[in-house]
Amino acid sequence: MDTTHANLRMAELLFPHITKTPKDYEALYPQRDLPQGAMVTRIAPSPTGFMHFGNLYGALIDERLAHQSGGVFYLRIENTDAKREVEGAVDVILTSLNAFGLNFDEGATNGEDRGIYGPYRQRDRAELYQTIAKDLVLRGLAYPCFCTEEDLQALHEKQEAEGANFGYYGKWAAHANITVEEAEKYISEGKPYVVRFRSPGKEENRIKYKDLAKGEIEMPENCTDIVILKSDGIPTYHFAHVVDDHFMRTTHVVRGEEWLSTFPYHLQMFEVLGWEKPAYIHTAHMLKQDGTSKRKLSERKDPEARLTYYLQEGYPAPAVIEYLMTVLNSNFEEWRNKNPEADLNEFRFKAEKMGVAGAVFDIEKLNDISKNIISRMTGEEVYEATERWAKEYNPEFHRLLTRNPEYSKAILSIGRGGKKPRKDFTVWSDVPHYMAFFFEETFETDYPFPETMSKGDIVRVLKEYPEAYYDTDDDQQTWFGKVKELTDAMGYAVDMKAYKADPAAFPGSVADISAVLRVAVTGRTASPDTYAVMNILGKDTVLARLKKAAEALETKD
RNA sequence: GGCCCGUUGGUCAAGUGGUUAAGACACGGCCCUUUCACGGCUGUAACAGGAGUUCGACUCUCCUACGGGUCACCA
Repeated sequence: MDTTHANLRMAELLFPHITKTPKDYEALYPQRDLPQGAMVTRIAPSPTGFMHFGNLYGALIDERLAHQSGGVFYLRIENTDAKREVEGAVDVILTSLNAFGLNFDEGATNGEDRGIYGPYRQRDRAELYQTIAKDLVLRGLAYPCFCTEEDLQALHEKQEAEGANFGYYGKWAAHANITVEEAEKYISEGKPYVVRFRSPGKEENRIKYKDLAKGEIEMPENCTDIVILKSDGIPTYHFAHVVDDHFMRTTHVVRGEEWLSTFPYHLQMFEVLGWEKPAYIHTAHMLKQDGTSKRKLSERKDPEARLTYYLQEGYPAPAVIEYLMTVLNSNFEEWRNKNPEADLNEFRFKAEKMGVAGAVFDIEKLNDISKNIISRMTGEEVYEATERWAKEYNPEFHRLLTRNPEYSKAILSIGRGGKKPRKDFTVWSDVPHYMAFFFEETFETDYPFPETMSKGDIVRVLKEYPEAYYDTDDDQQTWFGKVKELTDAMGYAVDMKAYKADPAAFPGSVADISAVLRVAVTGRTASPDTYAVMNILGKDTVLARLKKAAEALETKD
């Protein structure tokens, strides 16, 4: 019997239900009709129920590459491992990426898939993978392997004892030359089996490939017969990747550098299948400073590893994206400094500009970026964003915030819009505390008045100010002028320079008098401009608070 | 252990054989200032180690150390 005939029998034995050929799929999934240079990228997460920061990192690269080249960015769900799949996980993927403004042109959705290269969930593509696997068997490039877990374990131990490289290859590949008769017998006995790729490679050969981020990479050629179809007929990642990215016509594969070590499998399969290889971009991992050492961001240990963290804290999505851009493309920051107002998408992202080493996640930097982004927003925009955040993550505050939107907007507009805007907020969850004293429910009355002032003087300020000086018609300058008048009347220093030069000559200064008013009205020593606060609070509230503070002080001890 | 990737200040990083080795964040100081938040000026601080190649190495080569990844019918 010639080998071709044996292959044919083996293929029919393994895949009696497969009637299509690779050609049918080539026709089903046509080459994409895209302009020159357009990139087709994808994000291909596993539906495990949460999104890692690294997912966003990769997704951003994919999205930028595709969209700035006029290409296609699609979503493929890698659910080949049924054990790890979590219900509702696709929703999590969709909403997370949507929250960060990354939009797909094609792929899996909540409902029907979008696009003609689907289905976009790998488990639904079983027939395709099996068709390609059958073709490989036909060509003698794949074979069934009936080794059990124990067999493989034993193999591993033997290899360890002999100091051989681990893996299913060469003389270790027990079933590499299995006959159709043997396979038939095992199958009739109901033995489970996998399908292995018959690697044509030699260990001593070296292969080279140019990674767009890492540059030239040199590695030994693959010689192991890796599993391409698991016993349930579903492919392993390696096979699914090659088949899908070929038929979905992906031009650029962006993935973490953990794939570098299995990269030779993929290259070899593209080679053997006669398919054009995509370009690859292997990205370094984000690290976390842990004491004196660095390690991968960990879902378990690091809250910031999960994408939901940023949503909960209330980072504006563009802040996270811009932070990632500064890590990804070293020239981004420079560009941003020159073009502070420009749309992020005007920046030309280049894979070649990516760093090769893993970057330590720097939340301080993220915070700085976030703070600056928020500082450029109007009060109205801050209100809208805070409202959206609070609705989801702080319902109690949401009620206060939205009780009187105009009032809230006025508060959030303090010190905004000028050349040197206030930078009070890093995240939306900073807003509730900032605004707290504007609501009676959260106004605190501990009254940290200046300790250097006598109770009598403090009470005098609280009583005389509303009686003789407070006028809601005053502008900022007049308002402060009156505070100075009161200061002077009390014998306190009006001129701060004079006071600093000789503090002992005065009981206190205008700073103290201002502090009394501030503490009475806001309940704190630190707040935005007291004049602006009083204006927003309104006359009645201001008077009531001054009175309340005086009473509190008088009844104390 | 094998294979692979990496290593410039505390952090992110520019740099591609000749530089006073940028810039940003963080930190310190000064100034501004009625608090805070800003803003301005300014300071500390780096090429992992060794051997080569070269007139000259942060840049090229090799070795060592350290860090990371991977060696599954997980992705």
